[in-house]
Amino acid sequence: MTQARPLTPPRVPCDLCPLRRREGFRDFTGEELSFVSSFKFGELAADPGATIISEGERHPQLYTVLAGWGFRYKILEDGRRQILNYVLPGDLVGLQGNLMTEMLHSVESLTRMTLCIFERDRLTTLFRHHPSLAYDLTWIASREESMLDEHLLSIGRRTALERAAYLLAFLDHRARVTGAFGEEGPFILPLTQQHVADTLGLSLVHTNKTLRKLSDAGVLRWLDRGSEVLERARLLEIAGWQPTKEGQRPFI
Amino acid sequence: MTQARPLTPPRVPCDLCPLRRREGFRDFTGEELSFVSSFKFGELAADPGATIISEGERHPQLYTVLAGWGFRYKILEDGRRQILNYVLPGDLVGLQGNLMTEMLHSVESLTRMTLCIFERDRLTTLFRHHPSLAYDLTWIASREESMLDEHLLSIGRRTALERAAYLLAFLDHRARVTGAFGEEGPFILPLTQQHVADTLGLSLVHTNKTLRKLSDAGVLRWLDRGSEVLERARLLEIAGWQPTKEGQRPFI
DNA sequence: CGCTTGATTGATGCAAGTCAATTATGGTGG
DNA sequence: CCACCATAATTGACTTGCATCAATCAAGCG
Repeated sequence: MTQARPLTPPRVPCDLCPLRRREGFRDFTGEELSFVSSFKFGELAADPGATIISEGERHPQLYTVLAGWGFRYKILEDGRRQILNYVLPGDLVGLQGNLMTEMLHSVESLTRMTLCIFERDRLTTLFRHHPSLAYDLTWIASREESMLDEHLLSIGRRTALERAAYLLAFLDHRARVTGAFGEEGPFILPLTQQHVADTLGLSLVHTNKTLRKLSDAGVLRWLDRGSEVLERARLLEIAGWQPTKEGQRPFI
Repeated sequence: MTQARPLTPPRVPCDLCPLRRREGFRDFTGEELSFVSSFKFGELAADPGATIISEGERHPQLYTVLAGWGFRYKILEDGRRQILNYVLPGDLVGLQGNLMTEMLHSVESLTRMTLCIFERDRLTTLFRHHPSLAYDLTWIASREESMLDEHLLSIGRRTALERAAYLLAFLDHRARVTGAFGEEGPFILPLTQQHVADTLGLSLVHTNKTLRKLSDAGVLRWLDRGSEVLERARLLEIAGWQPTKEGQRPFI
């Protein structure tokens, strides 16, 4: 378990932020932009498998993912792990759980990640002087909630096959709309089967057999440490799920 | 499935709000109080089993629970139901899911409930002129997230017995700190076993057998449509969970 | 007093867990 | 360039937790 390390100085100014270019993210006003620039504290780079946040610790910082994939998780005392959700570019990390106390979950990177660092202390200023950004923060928290709702429904009430189909469809969809795959692909979800198992609440062996069924049906292809969705429509049908189409979304 | 009905005129002014008296909830400044009073649109009363919010519909209102118990849920096309979380006095209903579009989940009452109605449109004003309340909103959303995180961990990785113990300990704890039991009790969680089953992602029969084990062990007592926790400590031990103690919490 | 809703219990079957190997695959140091 | 290793994926055999089916029991109620 590597540690994440701060990137000094390579610091993209916010008006050149690569996320800002992407469709799907809303534009800032000049005023918002200049505040966010001052809010920005630095950048963080993380190798695959690095711990970004760990449960129980106090984190005076918040992060926005600029590039790469990661996931949030919790573990029980005996080591059973549950992956709660995945974080992709544009997502705010560290808002979940209490706003100012110890973190209630951990975050780990799946691929190489870069994150933008913000200081929690300055949230007060944000709320006081930038209502539109404050609104965005609430919006972002609310969106995370609706994803967790879906996951709960899935783990609680879907069969193993449906769950697996849902997860891959969900991630594939999120990656496409955020541009996490890059321009031209490859469109590969960077997970191991262990991650899938820990997300679905299944054992590794059973996850393997379930994914095999999906592969055999030609709906997806499983690669060394990742998977590629081949037939989006059938995956959605198996899952019994439809992504809700969002317009432009905010990010901080 | 009854419908909830608006209460005309019985309208408690916010400065006399019964929640405000309870420990555990933070005080408002005079200014906050006067804004919230103007924000308040009316009250709603719901009999047990009434639908407060239904998935897919647009709700121009938000609600704060003043009294009573309810739950949020989602259902799959074939009727499988997953209860996502419970709502108790002081909780904000309708913030979860997207802020301004159709509701992504439903809410139903367990007991008789009264709710305070707010208009969503006026959120803009709240964000613009009342940063402290805006902060509270984000705090509330963030707290809901951390509960959902716990639930996910529970459903995904705990055994049936652990899950049941966790749920009852969780609800008992929340009811105590919010004063939902009333002053003197009785300290009874107003659930049927079907609700427990739909929360834990288990079948009704297996839920019954699991609860029986807890009853036989003397940890709780199951009544006609509800349960009473007898041995809090052992329940927590079985669940492998500890409630995080909160100080005063905000509410709108 | 029959009806409905909720709780309970036993019998049986299957989905998913556990155990235990085996087979890629890629990286690394000699 | 090639043994050697670590990580990931795969597979089969066996076990078990939980689901399903099918009754029965208890309590509140018009």
